[in-house]
Amino acid sequence: MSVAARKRYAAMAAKLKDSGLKSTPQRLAIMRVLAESKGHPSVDGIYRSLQRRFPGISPATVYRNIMLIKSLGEAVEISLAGSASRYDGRKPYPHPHIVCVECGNILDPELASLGDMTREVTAASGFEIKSFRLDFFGVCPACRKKSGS
Amino acid sequence: MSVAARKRYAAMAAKLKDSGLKSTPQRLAIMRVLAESKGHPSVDGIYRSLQRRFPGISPATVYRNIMLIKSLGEAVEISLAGSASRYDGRKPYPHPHIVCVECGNILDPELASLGDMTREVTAASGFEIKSFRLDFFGVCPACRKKSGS
DNA sequence: CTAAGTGCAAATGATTTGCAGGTAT
DNA sequence: ATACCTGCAAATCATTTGCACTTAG
Repeated sequence: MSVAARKRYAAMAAKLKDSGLKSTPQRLAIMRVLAESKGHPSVDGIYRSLQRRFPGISPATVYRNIMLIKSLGEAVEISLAGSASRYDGRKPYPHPHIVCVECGNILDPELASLGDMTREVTAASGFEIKSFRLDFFGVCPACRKKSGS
Repeated sequence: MSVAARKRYAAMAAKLKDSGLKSTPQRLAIMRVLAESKGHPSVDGIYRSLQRRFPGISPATVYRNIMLIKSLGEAVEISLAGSASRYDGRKPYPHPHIVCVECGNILDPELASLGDMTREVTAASGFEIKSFRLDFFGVCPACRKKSGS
């Protein structure tokens, strides 16, 4: 586990303890997976990656805990049309994504000029903006080579 | 039906005819609903709004035709976490939305500085960007009054 | 001890699909 | 005529929930 992952995990575990809810092994393990996943795992992916250490773990437990972790503000959901949601526990705040429609990989681009946009929207609409989602869909360099896009 | 809606409907119907597929009454009626809906209807909403004129229509038919219309490039899907997708047939190209998390209303804000962002992402990632989605979530002015946000 | 959490299985809700007729071209 | 469409019902898939048992605090 990298330094950054360890730090993220510690932050999540601390937030959990502060909340007064229980620090079960399963819950902490799910946090660990979220903290160290470089990709953006799905519930099913997390579930499968935990079966080794928790042979009897159920998908429902993963779902319930993902929901909890989200509500603690320690992970964000990337909901995709037609397929299972993916989760990001490393940057638990809204940020843009680039999704490869061929292989399903998701990257986090650095993007300036985004806070401005939120302010622009608030001013134009009168909404109280709580969050946003900005996702680009396309074909990643590797897949472009394979299938000659 | 407004002038704009009539025009949109004509464009959709023309694209359909060009495709060589059949212009069934149900299909055309779904296009009409998409062309004239100021809101962003769901499949179920379209289904219910057509039951008057087509008493036996099935949700499957609406789904199949929405898929077709999307693939013709004449509507875009707004996929929401946890609830049914909504569709926009008036602006059939990617554009930002503002979703009220209280009442479910969806608005289309005018937003400058968006094409720039796509170019920035393309340059930074090497992806071939096909489309994007930019959605803001918040509470609309009306709901803010009601529930004292 | 006891509220919270877990695993399992059944329920839900959106969407998709197989099939046996209909209908636009 | 015939390939495409429709309606219906059953099937999928992701996600949620009820319940009896277990466990962290």
